[in-house]
Amino acid sequence: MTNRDRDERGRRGYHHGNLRQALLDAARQLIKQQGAAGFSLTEAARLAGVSAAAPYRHFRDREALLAQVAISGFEQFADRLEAAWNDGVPSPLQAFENVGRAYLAFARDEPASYSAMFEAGLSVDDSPELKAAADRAFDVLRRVTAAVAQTAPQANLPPGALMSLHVWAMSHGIATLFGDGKPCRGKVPLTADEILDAGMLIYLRGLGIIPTEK
Amino acid sequence: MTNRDRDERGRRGYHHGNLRQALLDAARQLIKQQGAAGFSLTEAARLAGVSAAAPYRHFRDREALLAQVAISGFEQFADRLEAAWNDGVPSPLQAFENVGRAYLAFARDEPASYSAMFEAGLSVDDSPELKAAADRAFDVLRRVTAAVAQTAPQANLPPGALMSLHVWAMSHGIATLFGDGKPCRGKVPLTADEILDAGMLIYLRGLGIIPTEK
DNA sequence: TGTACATCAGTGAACGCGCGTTCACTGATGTAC
DNA sequence: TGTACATCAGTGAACGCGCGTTCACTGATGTAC
Repeated sequence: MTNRDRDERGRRGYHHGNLRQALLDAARQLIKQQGAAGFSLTEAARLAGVSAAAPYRHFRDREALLAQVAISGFEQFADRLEAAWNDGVPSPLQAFENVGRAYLAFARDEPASYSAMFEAGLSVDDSPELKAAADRAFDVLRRVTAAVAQTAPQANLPPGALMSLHVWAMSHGIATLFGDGKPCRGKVPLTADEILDAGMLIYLRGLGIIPTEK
Repeated sequence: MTNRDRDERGRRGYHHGNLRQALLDAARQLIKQQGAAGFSLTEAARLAGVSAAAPYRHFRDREALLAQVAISGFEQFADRLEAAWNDGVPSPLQAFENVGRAYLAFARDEPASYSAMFEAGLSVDDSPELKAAADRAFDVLRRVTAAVAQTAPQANLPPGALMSLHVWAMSHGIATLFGDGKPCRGKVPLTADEILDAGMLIYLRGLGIIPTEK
């Protein structure tokens, strides 16, 4: 049986053929619309065109599906940050700016993943895979900030990881407060990108990494 | 009938006497434990010792109660920031640091309010009172940052409100990522206060508001 | 001070709903021979 | 190539549950006279 035989939902008769992925997609769509807490397994199954019991062939329970959305979210997140960094090409500072934009773009393009990653209340202790994926994403940020710091060897550098915490916190804060569709978006006549760029510029000046123009 | 006649729940027989407040308290307790999305009106009523129908004498529906938690949260938040600022005494910079600590302290001490304010998905457009309360809190931040900026009149100052957006975003990011009981708390050997203090120090240096020591 | 009465703030039963999950089942698939 | 059979991945009915909300009600309160 080939793909030509699939129906309009992508199913191949009695067997779906790709239900696991279809459920993850459905979950993302629902989380985007209703938030991580409002997502239900039953509705995801309905959206994928199968019975409410079918998901249990692929996920232990509701939380396991949610965790998988977070895990693949962290993986994609790490990939996109890594790609934006591009090994510091053309310059660490330019690449760093690209990473910031990639951070906000991910939160904008994949709000469901972002929500599952940071707002669903999943604990990293519950799943080693979740922990590994989250650690990898954070490691990208740490390597990026370390490389940027190295461009000004004798500047006022803060202890190792601290700089990456600041970058992460400000990016996260801007994404959740001022991102598209967020509550405070309307109050502010600037895009999230603009706010982050300006903030990082000031922050890097404060570290002596880029010169204070005057 | 005097207060002496109240029973162990604070009730005065058939009439509760202070149900509105008791429901708000119950809601905060539940939100703290289960998140804003997990809170139920029925459970709040149970916790307050009344029937599931009783809350409807005081709140239009579940969302109205949640909105009230957010509103009084914003009011208390604004009060605490204002008190920490203390009109810039003893010095704007010292007072600014106190405001930062007050921000994180509020998120730590009143996680339920903070959650209702920023994570419950309530729209400011749904309630003029909510909008007013949120605006007032943000106004405090704006006045504080403006006063701090004025201590270095000719520094590289960003346009008006931008600085307050940065301060807000970093505070919010740190509170939600690294605050007590938050997912990433375990990863980091620093307190939220320490991270924010260091971040603001660097940021203010970047603005030329405090000198770069070397 | 005492009484009639309007109003307030509760009760408890009931409604329909959607959820997570289990279970025995069955149709489809693929492999061994 | 054909057939028997194990396994896989679905079904659909059922379960118990808690929820938000409505409704007619009633006990308690407070006010007018």
